[in-house]
Amino acid sequence: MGLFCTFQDSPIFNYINTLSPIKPVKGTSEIQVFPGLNSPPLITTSKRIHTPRRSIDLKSSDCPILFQEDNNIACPSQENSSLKNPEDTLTKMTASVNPEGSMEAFDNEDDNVLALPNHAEQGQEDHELSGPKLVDNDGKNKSCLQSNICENLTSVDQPYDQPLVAQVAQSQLGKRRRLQFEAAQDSIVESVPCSKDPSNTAAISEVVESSVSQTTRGSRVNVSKPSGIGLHLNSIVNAMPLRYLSGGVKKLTSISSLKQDNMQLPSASPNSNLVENVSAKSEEYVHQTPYSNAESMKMIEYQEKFDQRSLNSEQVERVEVYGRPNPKKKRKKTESNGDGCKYCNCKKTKCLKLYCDCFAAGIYCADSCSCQGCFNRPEYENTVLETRQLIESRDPLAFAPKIVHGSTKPPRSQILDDGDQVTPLAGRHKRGCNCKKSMCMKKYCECYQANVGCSEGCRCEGCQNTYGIKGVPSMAGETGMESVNENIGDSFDDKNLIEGPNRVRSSLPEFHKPHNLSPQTPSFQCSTHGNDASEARIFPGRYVTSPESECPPYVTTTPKSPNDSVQMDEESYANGEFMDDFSPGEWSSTRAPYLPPSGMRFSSLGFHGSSVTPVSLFGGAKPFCNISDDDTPTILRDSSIQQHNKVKVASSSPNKKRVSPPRIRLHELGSSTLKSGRKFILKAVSSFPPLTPCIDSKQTSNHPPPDDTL
DNA sequence: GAGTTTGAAACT
DNA sequence: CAGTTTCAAACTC
Repeated sequence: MGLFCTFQDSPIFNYINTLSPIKPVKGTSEIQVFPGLNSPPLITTSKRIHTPRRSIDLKSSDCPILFQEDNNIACPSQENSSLKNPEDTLTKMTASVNPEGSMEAFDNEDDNVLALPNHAEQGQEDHELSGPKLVDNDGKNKSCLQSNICENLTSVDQPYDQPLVAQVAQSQLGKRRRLQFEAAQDSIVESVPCSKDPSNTAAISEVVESSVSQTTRGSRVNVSKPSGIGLHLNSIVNAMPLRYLSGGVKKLTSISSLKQDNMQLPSASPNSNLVENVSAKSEEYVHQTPYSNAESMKMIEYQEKFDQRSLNSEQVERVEVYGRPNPKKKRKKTESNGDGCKYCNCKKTKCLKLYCDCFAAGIYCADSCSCQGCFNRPEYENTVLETRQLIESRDPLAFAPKIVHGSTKPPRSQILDDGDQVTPLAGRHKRGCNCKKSMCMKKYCECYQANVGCSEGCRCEGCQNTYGIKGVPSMAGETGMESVNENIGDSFDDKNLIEGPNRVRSSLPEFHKPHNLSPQTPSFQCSTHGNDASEARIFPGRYVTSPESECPPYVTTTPKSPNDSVQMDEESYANGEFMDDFSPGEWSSTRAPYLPPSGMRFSSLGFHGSSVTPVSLFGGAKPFCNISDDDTPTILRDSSIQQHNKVKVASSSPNKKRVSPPRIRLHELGSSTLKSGRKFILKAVSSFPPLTPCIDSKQTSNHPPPDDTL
């Protein structure tokens, strides 16, 4: 770790980065997974720190920290106040300490004074130094933590400025994001009392109950928050869990945001009542949030609605200013951006339904998402998992990639109307589209969007899919799964799949973006999985095929009953017959984080050699992938058997096409390298999209409980 | 940026 | 399973 830290953060390393065509492997720290129920709690005992630049005073409830445009931190009360208990804080820190006390370690033993930067301001964060998110729940990202620490150490003398090294790194790497924010977030998670900490919870509950009761009476409630400024109303409209607001916790928002909206600090706002009210409301989430079950979430929702009614539109509007960026203003194209990530803009679903691309892709929403009331965040891990369970209980393949691998033969390119030459991806939509008006020629059509032709399974009308019309041999030379099946067996052996669709030009925008291309040094990136994926990005798109799709993000679920049909489907899925949700080249960095570092393999996925696997977590009554003590997924060991059995079963897709497992022996994948030299560790283990953030998970919780916990 | 269209997802 | 509603992305102006 120390070596990593030293090397990774050293100026030399950064300099090398500028010289090397090899993209630095993204750290795992930025990845946030949905740990299995059995996985180590997101809340870890490891102490997190964050840089001074983004210092967040968890102790001082009187110190709302506001981020200014120059990345400095304004802490009105910090100037003349000290930490409540600096010694205590310092003793718990694992690394550098800002001499001025502006940097602190998070302490889950401490009170719930939490402060969060407004993570929603993507624009702001672009020029923030940020780095690997310290997410891991098993310590796999400690290297990132160390990196962070090292970074911090370099900036001791400039607590409010970006560390020199970091600045260099930023300029060179460009995309390091929110190291501090993420650290803070994680720390918050750590700090937030939860059901796992009955004492804390009880204490908080007491406050909460009091607050709520007062609130419901319509009276103002002072929920032990600082009277000062900086209390952000992020949670007001979105009813963010108050754990981030209570007790002086302030969700930070950018000054720029305030300026932009000509807003005053809440404390100065005539709506202080609102602030308090909201705070009180939010407080009730302190002990419920991510750890609450669907029922409690309903209750929260109820309360939220109740409170919401007390806010007039003006207030709400005002509140929104303080909260997450106005989606109308900040809405980003859902299509992947330069980061290869999608952004969702969910407003009503809390990002807990398949409507949400992020959720559907199995990733946490990113800060850059413009969603409202998002629950698809690490803080709500349990909620997310429960939701997934519910959805998967209805459709075990709900989270399976929508595009099924097709031919391994390079499809024929085609010249589009605009003169662009595109090559359709080999495969078909799992369920097929149902287009009526778009003639499958617009991105409304999932097939078209996925760059695949329509298949017999589609129920589209007037199909004119550029990549293949239903019932007509596609450009890829095949239409249905029958033809696909003929090639599936070759999938793993086919270099095309291994090397990725880069071999052919895809019309998908992501494919044209260098960052989405397969890394030049896939083996390097793959081999570093779990070690340095701090900047990992997940391409949440559900349609993009990926050569690395054989490396499923996490273990798939299984049907509640040993339904052969589904089982087989999942097997196929796990075997890589499905295209995954990630863009080519992304997995090495984005998947890697899901591949626990050696020695901790599966830990991040909640395997831990336990009988309880993420599979069961996700609703599967019958674990699809049992992890034995040797950390070898059952699927890997049984794969050969499966290969031989090659049972033909109907897919759950409307196509009812039969899917045969690939010939390749999965254990070969799971243990070593393939032709390409890549490590394919665990590639066949999980079938479902990783529950990781596209970029960084959203920072603070700012959201009401999911409407319908599905 | 606002409004409309579209089709998947969710619901009944 | 079909019809309807809801939703968010895609699209248009």
